[in-house]
This record gives sequence, structure tokens and C-alpha cells, in this order.
Amino acid sequence: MAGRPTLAAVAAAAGVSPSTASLAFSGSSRVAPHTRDRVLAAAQRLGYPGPDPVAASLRRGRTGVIGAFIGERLLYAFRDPHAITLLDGISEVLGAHGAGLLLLAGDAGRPSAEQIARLPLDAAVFATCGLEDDPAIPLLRRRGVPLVGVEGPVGTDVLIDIDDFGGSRELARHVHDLGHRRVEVIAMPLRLDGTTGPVSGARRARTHYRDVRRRLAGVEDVFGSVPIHETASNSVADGLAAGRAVLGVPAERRPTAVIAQSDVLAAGVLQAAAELGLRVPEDVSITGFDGADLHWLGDTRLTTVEQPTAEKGRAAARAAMALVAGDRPQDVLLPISLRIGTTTGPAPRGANGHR
Amino acid sequence: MAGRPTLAAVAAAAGVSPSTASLAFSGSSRVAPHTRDRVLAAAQRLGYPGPDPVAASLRRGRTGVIGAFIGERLLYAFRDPHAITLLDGISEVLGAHGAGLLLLAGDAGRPSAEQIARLPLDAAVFATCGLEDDPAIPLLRRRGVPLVGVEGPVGTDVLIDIDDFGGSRELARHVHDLGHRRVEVIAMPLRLDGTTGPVSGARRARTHYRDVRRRLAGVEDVFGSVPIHETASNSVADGLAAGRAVLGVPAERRPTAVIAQSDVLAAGVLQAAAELGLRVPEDVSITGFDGADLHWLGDTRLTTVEQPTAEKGRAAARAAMALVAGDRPQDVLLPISLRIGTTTGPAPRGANGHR
DNA sequence: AGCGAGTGTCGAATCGATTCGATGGGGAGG
DNA sequence: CCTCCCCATCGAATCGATTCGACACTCGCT
Repeated sequence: MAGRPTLAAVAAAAGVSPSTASLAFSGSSRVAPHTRDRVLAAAQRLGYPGPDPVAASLRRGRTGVIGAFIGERLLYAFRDPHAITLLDGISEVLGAHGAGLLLLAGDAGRPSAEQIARLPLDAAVFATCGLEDDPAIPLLRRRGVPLVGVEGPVGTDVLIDIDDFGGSRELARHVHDLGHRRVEVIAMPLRLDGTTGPVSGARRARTHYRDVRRRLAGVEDVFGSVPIHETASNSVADGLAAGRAVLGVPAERRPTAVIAQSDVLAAGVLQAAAELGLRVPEDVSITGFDGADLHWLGDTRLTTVEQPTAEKGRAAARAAMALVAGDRPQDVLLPISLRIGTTTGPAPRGANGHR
Repeated sequence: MAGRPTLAAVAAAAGVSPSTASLAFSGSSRVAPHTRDRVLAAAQRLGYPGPDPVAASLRRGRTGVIGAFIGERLLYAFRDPHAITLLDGISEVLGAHGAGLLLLAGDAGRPSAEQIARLPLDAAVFATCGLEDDPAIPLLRRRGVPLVGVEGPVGTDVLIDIDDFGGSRELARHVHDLGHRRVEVIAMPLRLDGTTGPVSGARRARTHYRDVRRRLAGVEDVFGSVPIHETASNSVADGLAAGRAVLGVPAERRPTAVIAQSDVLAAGVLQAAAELGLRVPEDVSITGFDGADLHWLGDTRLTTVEQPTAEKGRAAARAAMALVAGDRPQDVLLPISLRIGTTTGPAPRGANGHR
């Protein structure tokens, strides 16, 4: 009688069997109100805090915990409003189901195998990491953990997706229609190795992230091969650095439009343009992707591809809950739309000469 | 033999007892290398993914999951770089220990009691919610879950704290020394009821958040009673709204200095000042609190009180791990320091008349 | 009064691993 | 050659609840 009271102790105190006590706590209608009250009173008296979640999980086979993988370290991932909104959507649905959200981030890139093996999970969502062959996937798969992928990884049970290619192409066409011919793409990391700068064809071909690859393809579908500048991570700071590199060149070599692969990167490029005294969109057009809420931009409205980020999160969470329940939910393809803002305009005259 | 293989099945296949197989997986030195290899080979052969975490948790009495309470909904909490940095610090330490971070947010303000009762937790950190008497605290306490508080809640086992009062007072003194006499505070929510606008004495006295209260007291220690404008949440948007209200009045009633209770709010006030054509710091001085990394401010360096946010998170996580291990860690008081930036300057002449 | 239906409670098996104390065998020392 | 000790392995209890099928009792109907 040293430790915390158990359900058995409560049952004994209430003069019922453990099974009845359990029924009383689970709110089953098969127990008489009178009996339930007696059990609850006994629990109150003994200071019993309710059934032990771990024991219940073992027996039930479900823990009520859904894991969310974020490719990077928390600090970096959450600099991105898009990632936060996505996670908020997930959290919203999970909360409504009484489930918990377990964050899986890594010190050095991703959660350790040990961590994955030791944590109780009913299902996992690959949220902000489009790594196509994340090593965690087979690990979890072997453990029988249902997997939901968001816009990226392969080998999951369900995929929540958007038309990256189509959206990117539509955006590129808009830029093309404005007369731009010298464009440059500022890309999110193509692989997880910290490389930055101009991207060679070989590296381009070995792009590790599906969303990155598809967005590139959309642009290339319109412009053909375009110069790509890779960033170390998807952040304003890296967008700024890339923007400086791409825009800080003699005017005749400077692109007239910069297509950033995310709004966060675009925000950095906007900063770089401001630093260099370039007017947007008169001197240079800048586009993003995501339709994130960049509150600090003030009046500037970024031309971007808007995706229903929160809904993407919700859909992912719903799919995860469905998988846990044993259903086989459908893949989801969410609509996206071009949003034309104030950061794109006609290409400057005479700027479209040779390159 | 239908479901996933169990440790017992592996043991049988390897020709050893379950206990030995368990030892082999836990990496105990008490098992012969030869035997371990045999067990591991059998596991490989059967596709055994390693010991079930839930069963292990039940037996061990520990789940390896630490909960983090964030007062608000994810979306709002993570708009604040300070909150993210704090959580990153927590995540860093937990990751190093192979523990997981379970996010506890709420649709409507906080996690439901049901959720708290059902989730497996070894300990919990009250991270970004300074609510002094959060109803979750007694709930968890009854369940025997060790609690760590960050700068706020009472009734936890360990408190990770900073000197809000001292820091705020030092900041206020700096403002006072610059000659400002007409100052106004823009406060984070005093209570969780969505009220905004000027704060009455009665409401001031019923401040629910400890950090808010202490920061107020620091200012009042220097300036005496000052007008307070309460915001609906700690966000740039609400800071902007408050800034408009406070600064958008005739110059003779306008404060010469605005003391915002967080950097995020201050960022909003800066925006409001810009909108109203007020120069900072010539026309109005603006201060923040936290020392967050507001990358979008460009050259503007906010005068603020800098706190070691990441270290606060790490300290909280270390305390949580220590509590789980059965230790009784000490409370932690972290140092803070005034950081004078470019947003404070001498009070405009002749502005300090009657109010 | 007898029978069937329905309701409330109970027993016992089960979820899957961990761990302590016991046991057996082999090697070293006398 | 015998004994003592140590090390690797094993048995069995345990963690705390859930759940299925069985059982007893009551009520209603004929």
C-alpha cells in the first residue's frame, strides 16, 4: 500500500470487482449509476487519479500519441510560419480527438533511431521534412506504426499533397508573361548537407526533396533551364544571404526576377533588394511560395502560390487518426492558387538581352 | 503467430529464455556476446522491431516522454520567437537524453482535462504559460507527475526563473534617465479573457500571470503608477493594434516612451510608429523584453531586457530529467541584462509637461 | 407459475516486457 | 583432485489496466 493506489485498490474499497471499476471509469453505460458513484467516491477517497495511461495503452494497444517529424531542429523549423501553421492544423485535430502531439526533432538533423524505437506512438506524420527516403520511415514501418506523409516522403500509408509542379508553373508563367527572361531560382536545400550556392546539373539531378524538385520542374517547364541558387536552410537569414549573392552583381548580369521557393526565403530576398537599393518590382520582381502570413512585411504583398496550409495539417491529422482506427484513408490533394501581390511587375526595359 | 513477433517469440527462436533476450536488447554486459548475437540474429530473422515501448514503459514506470504546456494554441504561441527558442532549448536536452517532447496545447486556451489524464508523461514543463493557478497543475500533481515551472506557475516541484522585476526596473530606469516622464506600458494579457485596452486599478490588482505582474511592478517602482494598455495576446499584430491606440493621439497626450512587455509586442509598436510617421527614438522611444531574435527588424536594434532563453529551456529540461530520475533539483535563477539598442533616446524637449 | 429477455457484475485471461533472486556449469586455486 | 567462486542464464513474479464471455438476478408477459 506504499505507492499510488491502483484500480484494484479502488475496486476493493468500493466493494466491486476490478472489472466493474474499470467499466465505471470508462463511462460505460453497462454499469449502474449507483455503482459508478460508489466507485468514483472510493477513488476520490483514496486519491486515485484515474487509470494509469501506460497500463491502459498496453492493454488497448493504443497510446493516443501521434508523432510529428520535423526535419530540422525545432528552432529552425519554427522560424517558418508555414511550418507552424501546418503543425497548428495537426494539433487542432488531434486535440479534438484527445490525442497528443509528440514532436520529433533532432539535434543534428533528425531524431535518433534510439529515440524512435523507444517512444510510444500510434502513428506518425512526416510534416516538414520532404526527405524522400528518410531513414526513420523503414524503422517505423517495421514497428507497424502507420505513416502519413505531407508533400514529400514516399513509403507512407497516406499522402497529403499539393500540386507543387502546377502551382510553380503557373507562377513562372505569370513571371514570364510580365516579360522576364532572366530569372533565377532561390531554392530550399536540395539535400541535407549544408551546401549553398549555384547548383550544378549533377546536383540538380540528385535533389532529395520531392517538393523542391517539383517546384523546380514547374519553373523549368516555363523557362527551360534556369540558374539555381541553393540555400542552407529555409529561413529569412539564408534568403537574405542568397539574395545578396544573386542580386549583388552588375546590373547586366542581374536577374530581373527572382523566384524563391518559399515565402520565408522571399522575405530574405526582399531584404537583400532593399539593402542593395533595388526597387521591387521596378528593378526586380520577387516571388515566394506557400502564402504564409509574413506579418512583418507591412504593405508589401508577396506574389506567391497560396496553399491551404492549416487544412493540410488537419487533413494529415485526420488521416493519422483514421489509420489508427484501422481505416484506410484516401490520399488527399489540396488545391493551390496563384496570388499576385505587389512584388512582381513588368521586366525592366532593355534588361532582357543576352545572358 | 498472427501479429507482430514478441520478445518471447524471439527468445524461443534463439533458444534462450525471455529474460536473456531482454538482457540482450537492453545491452546489458551480463549477457555473453555470443548469446547476444544469436538473439539479435533471431530478431532480425523474425522481423522483430525491438521491445515494445509501451510494455517497457509499464514495467519500468517511465515512458521517456516529457510534456510541455503552452498556454495558447500552437499557432499563436509560436508566433513568438521567444517561445520557440525556449522550446528548442527543451528539445535539445530531451533529445540528448533520448526523451520525447509532447506538446500540450489547447483548442480553446489549454489542454483538456481528459487529454491530460490520458497521455503518458514522466514529467511536465509549464513553458510559455505563466498562469499562476493553471488547473492542470493539481491534476498532474495527483497523478504524481513531477512538474517544472518556467517563470510563472506556483505549485511546481522546480522553478526556472529570471528576475523579471529587476530587469524591468533597470529598463525603466534607463528610460527615466533619458528624461522620459510620460510613459505607457503595453502589457501582455493580464488574464485569460481576451480583454484589451486601458487597464483599471482593479484589473491591475487581479493580474493572473506572474511574469506580467513582476514586469509591471518593475516599471512602477521607477515611474509610480503608469497607464497600462492590455493586449489580447502576445503577438506582433496585437502590439500593432495597441501601438496605434496608444500613439495615435494628439502629441500632447502621447507618451514619449512606450514600454512593451515583450519584443514581439514592441515590434508591433514599432510598426504603429512607422505608420503614424513617428520617428524612433526621436519622437518616441520604444522598449521590449526578452532579447528575442527579430530578424525582420533589419538595422533597428530594440532596446530590451535580454534573457538567456535557450538556456532557460535547457535548464527546465534538465530539471525535468532530474526529477524523473528521482533527484530533487534546485530552483534556477538565470541572469538577465539590459541591452540598449537604437530604439530609445532622450525624451523630446518640452514634451514632459502635465499629462 | 414458468419462461425468456435483458441488465448489471464478476473471473480470468491478456497486453509485452523487465528484473530479482536462484541455479547451474566451468575455471582457478589449493 | 576437490572446492570455491563467479559468471551467464533462467523462472517467475510484476507493472496496472481492459475486455470477453459467463453468470445471476430481476422484470415482464402469458
